[in-house]
Amino acid sequence: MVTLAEVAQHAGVSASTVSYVLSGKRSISASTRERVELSIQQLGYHPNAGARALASSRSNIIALMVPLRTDMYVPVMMEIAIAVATSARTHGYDVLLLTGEEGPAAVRRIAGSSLADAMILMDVELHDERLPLLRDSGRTAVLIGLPADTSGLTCVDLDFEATGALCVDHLAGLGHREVAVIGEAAAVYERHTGFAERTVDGIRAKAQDAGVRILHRPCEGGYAAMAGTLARIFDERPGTTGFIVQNEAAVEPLLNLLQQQGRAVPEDVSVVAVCPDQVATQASVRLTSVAIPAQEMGRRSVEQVVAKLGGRGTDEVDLLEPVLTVRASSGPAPV
Amino acid sequence: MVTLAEVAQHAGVSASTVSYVLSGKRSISASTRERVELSIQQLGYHPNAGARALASSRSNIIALMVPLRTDMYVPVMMEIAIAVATSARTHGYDVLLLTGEEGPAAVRRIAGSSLADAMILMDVELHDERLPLLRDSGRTAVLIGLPADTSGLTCVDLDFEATGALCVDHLAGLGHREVAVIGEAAAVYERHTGFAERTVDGIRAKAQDAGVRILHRPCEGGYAAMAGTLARIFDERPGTTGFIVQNEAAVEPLLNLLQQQGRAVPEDVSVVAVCPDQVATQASVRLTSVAIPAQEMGRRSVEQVVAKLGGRGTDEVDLLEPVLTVRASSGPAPV
DNA sequence: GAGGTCGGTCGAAGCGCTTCGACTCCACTC
DNA sequence: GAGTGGAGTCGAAGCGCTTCGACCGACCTC
Repeated sequence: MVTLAEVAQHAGVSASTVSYVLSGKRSISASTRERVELSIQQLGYHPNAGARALASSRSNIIALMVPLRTDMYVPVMMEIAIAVATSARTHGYDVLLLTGEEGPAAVRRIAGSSLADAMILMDVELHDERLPLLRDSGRTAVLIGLPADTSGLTCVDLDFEATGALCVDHLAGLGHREVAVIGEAAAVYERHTGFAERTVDGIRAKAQDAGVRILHRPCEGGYAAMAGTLARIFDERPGTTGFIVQNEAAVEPLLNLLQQQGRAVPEDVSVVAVCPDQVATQASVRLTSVAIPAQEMGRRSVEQVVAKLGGRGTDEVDLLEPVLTVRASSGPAPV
Repeated sequence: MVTLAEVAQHAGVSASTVSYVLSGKRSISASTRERVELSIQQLGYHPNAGARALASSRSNIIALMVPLRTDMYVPVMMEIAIAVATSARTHGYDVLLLTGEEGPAAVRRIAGSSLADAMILMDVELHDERLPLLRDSGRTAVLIGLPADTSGLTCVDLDFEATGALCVDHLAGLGHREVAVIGEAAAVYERHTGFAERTVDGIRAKAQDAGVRILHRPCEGGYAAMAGTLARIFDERPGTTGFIVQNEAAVEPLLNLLQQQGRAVPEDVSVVAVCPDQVATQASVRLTSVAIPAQEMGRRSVEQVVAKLGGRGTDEVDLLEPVLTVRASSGPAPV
C-alpha cells in the first residue's frame, strides 16, 4: 500500500503539504499542487481510511439502520437504502448497513466506536427504544419516520396525514360516500410505526369534513387474507364503492378478487393505493395512487445528515408533500 | 469518549494488558481479566474503530456491492443483503453498502483505502469488469454469481443449471411435452448475468433427454409485456401445457392471463416458477417452485469470507443444491 | 526602509490502538 | 541449587494520517 509519506517523497514535498493538497484546508501553489496530484496518480495512492478516521475523528461513514423485518414494504426499504448509499457517495460518505437484529445496542456500539459520523434510522416507531440512546450519544442522526417526541432530532418522512386526506379528497370528489381502507398488517399497528396511524388519521379527519363514511380494516398481504377481509367489508358495508389501499401486498389480490366478483374497476368500484409508482404502473389495472417517494426520502435524509455534520444543521421535521396521480383505477361513483 | 488508556488506569494495569484482555491473544490471569472487564463495563468503553484498523490493519468491515438496478429481482437482493449484514455481525464484522453506481472504481477505492477487509460482489456478470481489479488488489473476495473465469475466486450461487433441469424433470414426469420458458427481461441476457443463461442451459439439456420441446422467450415484468409474450407463445405452440417462469415479475400477470383465457391451473396448464418461497406462497395460486435461497446465499458468502480471512480459505465454487417444492400450480398434463 | 500581512510550506505532535520484545515470578527438572 | 520454561505483565514503537504553530519570502503600507 502506498502511503502519504511515499507520495510526499516522490513529489519532493513534506507529508503535510500532500495532506493539504488533498483536503484543500490551506492554500497550495498551483505548481506544487500539480506535482503532488501527479505523484498521487502515478503511485496510485489512496488515503488509508483508518488512519484518516483516527487523526481527524471523522470516519466519513454514515450508518444506516434498516428494519430486520424483510417481510413488509421491502421494495420501498431497498429503494431508500440504495438512494442513501448513492447520495452519500456524492457527498464523500460511505454507508454502513446495520440491521435491526442487534437492536438498540447497535446505536451504542456505533456511537461508542466512532465507526460512523452519523446515523440514519429507518422504520422509526412512535416510542422507539433507540432514540434515548441516540440522544445522549450526541451523535448526529436523522430519522426516516416520525416518532412521538421529535425534539432535538431531524426527521424526514412523507406527510402521511396529507396522504390520507388526499386519497379521501380524490374519492369524495368523484362522488364516493362509502370508503373502505385496506390497512397494513395488524402487527404494524401494534408496533406503532407512526405512518400507518397517521395515514388513517388523515383519512378520518378529511372524511368527516367531506361527509364520507370510512371503514378501516387491517390486512395481511396475500390472497387468503385479502379474501376474508373483503368479504367482511362488503358484509358490513354493502354500499362500499371506494377503496384506499395502504398495504402494497394487498393491491394485486384486491384487484383480482374484485374482478372475480364481477365488480369492475373503476366503473363499479374505485381503488386508490399508497405505493411506489412502479407498483402502481405494473399492476393489472394502472392504479390511481399517491407515490411513496422512496428515493427522495433517502436523498433528503443524507442531505440533512451532511448539513448537520457541516454545522448547517437544523433540527426539524421535513415532511414531503404527497402527490396523487390519477390513473385507471378510479372514476365517478356509480349512481 | 473513553479510551483504552483510561480503562487501563481505572483497572490499575497497563494499556497493553487491556488490549490483550480484549483480544485474548495472550493469557491473562482471571483476577486481572475480571478487574479489566469491570472497568470496561463501568466506564462504558468501546474501542475506537479507526485506531484499531490503523494499528491492526484490519477494519472488521466487509464491503457488499449490490447492483444499482433496483428494478429487477429486488426482494432477493434485499434478502441477501440483510442476510449478509446479520451473519457478518455474528462473526464480528460490519457491512459497508456499495452500489453499482461507482462502478469498478469502487473496488479500487475500497481496496486502496483498506476500508474493508474483504468484498462480496452481487450480481456478477460473466465477464465482470470488477474482477481484474479485484484479482490484482489482492483483497479477499467472494462473488455471489458465477463469472466465466472463476480462477482464484470464491463463488457462491444457486446451481441454476440443476434448477432448470429440476423444473423440466418435474414437468416431464407429469407428462408435459411442450413447455414454454418465460425468461428474464432481454436486458438481463444482454448483460450476461450468468444465472439466466445457466438456467436455460439446464432446461435445454434436460429437455433433450426427456423428450420435451422447449420454447424460450424473454419477457419484461408487468401485464402488458406478459400478454404479448403469452399470445405469441400459444401462436407458435398451441399445444403448450407447461410453463417455467424465471422472471418473478411475470408470475402474477401470467396466472391472471391464463385465468382470463379460461385455461385452468393446474388442470389445463402447469406452472413452475423459480422464485423465493414467499412469492410462491403468496401468489394467487400457490406455486410449485424452485426456491431461490437468498438468505442461505448471504450467509454462506459471509462464511466463506470469514474463512478466507482466517486463512482457512478455499478458492472454490460453492453451488447450492436447488430444491423443488410441489404446490398447487402443477399437475398431470391433460390428455 | 521598518513593520505588517499573507500565501505557501514544513516539522512535529499526537489520534487510540496493537504487538513485539523484555522482564519478573514461580514451579519444575535434573 | 543452578537451569529451564511458561504464565502474566509492561513499555515502547509504531500504524498513516491531520493539524497546529512556526518559518520564510514577497509584497504592501506609511
